[in-house]
Amino acid sequence: MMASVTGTGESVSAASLRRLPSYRQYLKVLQGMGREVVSCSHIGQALKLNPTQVRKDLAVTGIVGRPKVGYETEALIEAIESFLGWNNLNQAFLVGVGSMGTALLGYDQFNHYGLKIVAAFDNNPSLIGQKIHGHEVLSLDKLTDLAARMHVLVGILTVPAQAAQSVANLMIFGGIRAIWNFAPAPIEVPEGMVVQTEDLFSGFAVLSSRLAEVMGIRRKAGVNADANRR
Amino acid sequence: MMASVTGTGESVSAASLRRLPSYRQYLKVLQGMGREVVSCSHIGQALKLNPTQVRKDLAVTGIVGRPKVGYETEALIEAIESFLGWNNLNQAFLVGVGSMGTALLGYDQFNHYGLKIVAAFDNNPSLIGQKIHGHEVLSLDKLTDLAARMHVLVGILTVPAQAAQSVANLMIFGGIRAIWNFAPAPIEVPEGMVVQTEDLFSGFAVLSSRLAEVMGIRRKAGVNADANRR
DNA sequence: TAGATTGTTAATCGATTAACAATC
DNA sequence: TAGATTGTTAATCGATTAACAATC
Repeated sequence: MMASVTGTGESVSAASLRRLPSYRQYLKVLQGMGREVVSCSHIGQALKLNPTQVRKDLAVTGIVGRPKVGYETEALIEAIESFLGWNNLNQAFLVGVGSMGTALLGYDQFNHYGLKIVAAFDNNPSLIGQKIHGHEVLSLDKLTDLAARMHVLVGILTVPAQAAQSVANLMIFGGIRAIWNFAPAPIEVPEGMVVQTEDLFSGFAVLSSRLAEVMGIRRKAGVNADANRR
Repeated sequence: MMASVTGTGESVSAASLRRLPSYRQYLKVLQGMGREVVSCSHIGQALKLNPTQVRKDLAVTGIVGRPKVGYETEALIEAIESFLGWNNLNQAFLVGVGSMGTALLGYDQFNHYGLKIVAAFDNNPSLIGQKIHGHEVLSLDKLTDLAARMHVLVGILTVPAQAAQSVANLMIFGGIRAIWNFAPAPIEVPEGMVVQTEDLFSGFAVLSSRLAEVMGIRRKAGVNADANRR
């Protein structure tokens, strides 16, 4: 089979991409246990996924397995990391040193995910100049210039919703190409840029709804105990 | 049309549930601007979603709109919150006062999401007894008993992967019915319990992959560098 | 070898989007 | 009224799962 480059056209589905980190996580556990090869059915069983789905997901990384045997654990981990670009470090700026920003600054495993937070920014004077988890907090108006000079590609946005777009604009002007957005607001960026918006509460909505279901306390709006025709 | 209670059978898709918080968020903004009614096309435009999809999502809450007019902003917000159970407070325990746990303890808006963290737990002696964002940290071995006595229904799991299952078991024994799991590990729970596992890095994997794409540095494993045009 | 597992194509399933009648 | 918008059914799209030949 010919070498295939994942070019502009054939984009991998977000659903597959989102599962790759959990494969990697589990493979690391297996690796720590000294397991040298692993099959899709084994992975699927541990992660409660269909083995065919696992196989297709892994295939996007370009890994080739051996029939009857499976995949080499080591090679598989490397294929995932290489596919995601996690084996070489991207510099990142973080803006907004609130609770979420502080948590991310304190996370010391980012280097295993190809990410190095090289500076933190805020516009709160009482934070500027302070060191948070070893990162000095800089003034927001240094962001654009510094991003451009350091060729920073990744911006982490942990500001309140109202500030999201204006800070994103600063990042864009500074040449940042990908924004990891934790603000609960959609942001506009030019064509060709990457935005990944995380909403903590989207997952919580699923939990809330399922809990209401199992507790049997779910009623639709406006529905009274008896009949609600109209 | 008959009144319909969303009972055990007809479960709403997770995809729809995950979008409800962003509708709510945007509706709050509109409400703050004094807007009294809103149409699906308006919401869809702001959030970049198909209007029919918005309509279907909102329909799960039981809200009824008026043709040619739309939905009452106020009523729509309430319908979403009521559907998700966010209008009455659930008590929650948080276990694992690391960076993520601390961030969540510091988030003061949970009461708008129907959640009140009433206690924090850790097994680190240097943390026990301390106050973190106003929450005293208790010893882990008090969890099960206290959960049962206080009838706590929600557990927030912010511990390392290795500890996830054993702490989850403590929660289960204490009668907790829903676990919001931030540990990068799948956990096993009995039938009828709710688990919502969040993986911060699943979103980051999407970002990483898209960034590698737009930067043109994506190669599949085993593919050599040469024929990588465009 | 026989059987387990891969890689891949086909079938199924579910979610999204389009179409359209009802309606204020 | 005319036209915009809802509610709902039908069509489309994409992701998941099943089937199966190739293979070590």
